[in-house]
Amino acid sequence: MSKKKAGIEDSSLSRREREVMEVLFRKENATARDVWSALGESRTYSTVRKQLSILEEKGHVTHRVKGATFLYSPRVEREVAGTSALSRLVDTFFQGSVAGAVSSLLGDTGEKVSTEELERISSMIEEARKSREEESS
Amino acid sequence: MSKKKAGIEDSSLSRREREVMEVLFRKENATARDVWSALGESRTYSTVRKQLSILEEKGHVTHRVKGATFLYSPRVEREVAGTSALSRLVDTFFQGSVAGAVSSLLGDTGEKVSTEELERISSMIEEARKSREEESS
DNA sequence: ACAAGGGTGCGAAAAAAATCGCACTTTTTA
DNA sequence: TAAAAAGTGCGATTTTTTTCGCACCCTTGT
Repeated sequence: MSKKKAGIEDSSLSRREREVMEVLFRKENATARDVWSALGESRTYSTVRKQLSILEEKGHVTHRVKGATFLYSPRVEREVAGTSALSRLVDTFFQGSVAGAVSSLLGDTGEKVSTEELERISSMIEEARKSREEESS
Repeated sequence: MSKKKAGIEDSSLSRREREVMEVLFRKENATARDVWSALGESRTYSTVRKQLSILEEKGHVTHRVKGATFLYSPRVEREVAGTSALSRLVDTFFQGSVAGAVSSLLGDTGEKVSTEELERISSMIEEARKSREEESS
């Protein structure tokens, strides 16, 4: 039913680790200090640093050196992780029904999306329907 | 070294707790034994039970008595929880772009959904566009 | 050159989570 | 109707997580 990709939704992450990963995915790239700020500066900067290094040890994160500081980033691309998390979520909460998920995303009257987004989505659907037809011919 | 910070509202779930909740959301309703089986019978049945009672203590779960056994279920409706999780996910991985999420859900050529689902989605979109027009007139 | 201000690594303590086992109470069932 | 099967509650222990403080190492500005 679903693929098993390592992502943020992976049940192997602890609570705090997830929080950190989330920040990393949102920013794509961040220093320990960035993450620290993003997390509202609860805990200590030191703590966040430790967390990042543990995350790296576990293989969820990498870093490159920029000047004298580490620039962390998720090991898995956001798009990939997102797709994986999304499909898992659809399975869990919408019994695998993409339509159900989309419905929730749009809101009953589509009020949850801008007109522009609505247009984009609409053309995606049309596109999909089109290739569907072609295939069956 | 330590932080007091009354952890009254600890809305985030721990790893195991999440696993249990997931099962509960998938099944809507389940006995401790059901959850235990669903989790692959790793840990002990006893452990799972403990987890359920903690989850209940924390307010994430309720139970009703059916015969002599407890029937657990999430405190929040699946639909609601799903919608909430979904929007958070969209923010994190798709920068809030619903279109981006939908795109991922459909796959590049919509190959991820059945024809039937595609139709359903299509009409939802049309419906949304329609009410959009009406409103602006 | 050399304080200052930032960074990094790491050990260890505190807190939270996860696991079990045991005692005891229903239900079942042979 | 008594043993077996299945439940429940909870104390206690083991693991993991989480949090920090410290020592030490680079840059940078003066």
